[in-house]
Amino acid sequence: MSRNDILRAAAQIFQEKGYHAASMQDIAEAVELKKGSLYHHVTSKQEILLALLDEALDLIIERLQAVEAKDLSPNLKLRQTMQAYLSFLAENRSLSSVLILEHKSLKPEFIDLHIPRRDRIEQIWREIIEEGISCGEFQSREPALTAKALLGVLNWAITWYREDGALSPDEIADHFADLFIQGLLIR
Amino acid sequence: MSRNDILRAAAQIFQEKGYHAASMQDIAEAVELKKGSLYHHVTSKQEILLALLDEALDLIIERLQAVEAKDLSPNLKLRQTMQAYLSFLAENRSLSSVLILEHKSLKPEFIDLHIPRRDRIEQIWREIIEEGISCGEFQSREPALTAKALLGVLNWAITWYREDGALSPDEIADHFADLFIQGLLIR
DNA sequence: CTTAAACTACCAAACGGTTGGTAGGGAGGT
DNA sequence: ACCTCCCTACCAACCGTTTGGTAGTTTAAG
Repeated sequence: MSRNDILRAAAQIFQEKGYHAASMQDIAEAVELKKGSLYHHVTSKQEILLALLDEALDLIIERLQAVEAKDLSPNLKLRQTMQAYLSFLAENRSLSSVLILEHKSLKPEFIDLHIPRRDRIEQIWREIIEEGISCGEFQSREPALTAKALLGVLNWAITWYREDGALSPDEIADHFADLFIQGLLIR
Repeated sequence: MSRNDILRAAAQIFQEKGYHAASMQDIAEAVELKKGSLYHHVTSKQEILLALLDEALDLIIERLQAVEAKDLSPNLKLRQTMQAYLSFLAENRSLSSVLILEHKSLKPEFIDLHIPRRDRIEQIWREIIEEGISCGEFQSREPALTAKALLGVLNWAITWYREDGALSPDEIADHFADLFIQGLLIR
């Protein structure tokens, strides 16, 4: 039994029940330990949450920056970033759910450590859009708002995506990319 | 003190802390009662949640259908529906937050009462898009997915919208409508 | 013999929920 | 005017359970 096993189990339980509805007892049972034994590996429930949030942020920012660094047309870069983001959510469901839905459960004293790095994600989306604008390929009067729209569509997917659905994450991302790039209007 | 006062207070506390982190004690203090007295007006915490979800659904479906019934071009109908939805979120923040973020806390025995009516909302968006397609005004290979995209953008707004922000709900909805209808690409 | 990791047993606090009771204000009869 | 009855609204006290967390002990491997 390792600390990592506990974090993995916690992520899944936080995803299923939400942070506050999940008990240390639940987590202990999932890793086949007694509740008290958890505290040998972990100092508190809050620490588990913070560790999960940090891990999720690290992984996701790394993936986004990998795409951002490529030399692609704005159109393609946006598309590939959306694919990278969505496939991350699909491959790391529970971790992503915690990042997206449970970060509000961080106690105030930990929040300030987390929010700035969280904002970095939104910033990356904004940069991609602004790059597209300055290339003369995109139009948007409020890139910050457009970034929020992108994040909304993708983050919301965590609430409805099923592994056994008809479409793969890449196909879903492609459809969303078409939608954002071309719009609904027939041209 | 009325049952409605209790529901209003509960909605606000559920919004701030989430359902499971909120205690009946919290709610009682907000309406200046003792915890036990709440049970004179309400039978359980779950019942409060269910009542809030039902109320929110009623109000929001009513608003959406009012716009849907109008005789508008697909373009305008989509835009006005987005405005109606977003302005509802802004005018009923706590109620909307509960509807969007806390419905997972409904116990299984209540869920079946709620989910079907919840799906009605998604259906309305899909109808609007499909109407636009059959009019030859919109294009979309997966209207169901497009509906989820719309819902995602709008629902996600509940997580970042601030009353003192630079843009009004109508302006935000307008920007989102432009984005969905015209796309990012310069034409 | 040491050490990490697991266990048992426990704690104070908080939880959702229930109970029995009471203050106070009408309503209605006389 | 007075008394009785009932009802709404509220409260203090408590129930059993669960919570996050701690302390001390045993186990097992190196």
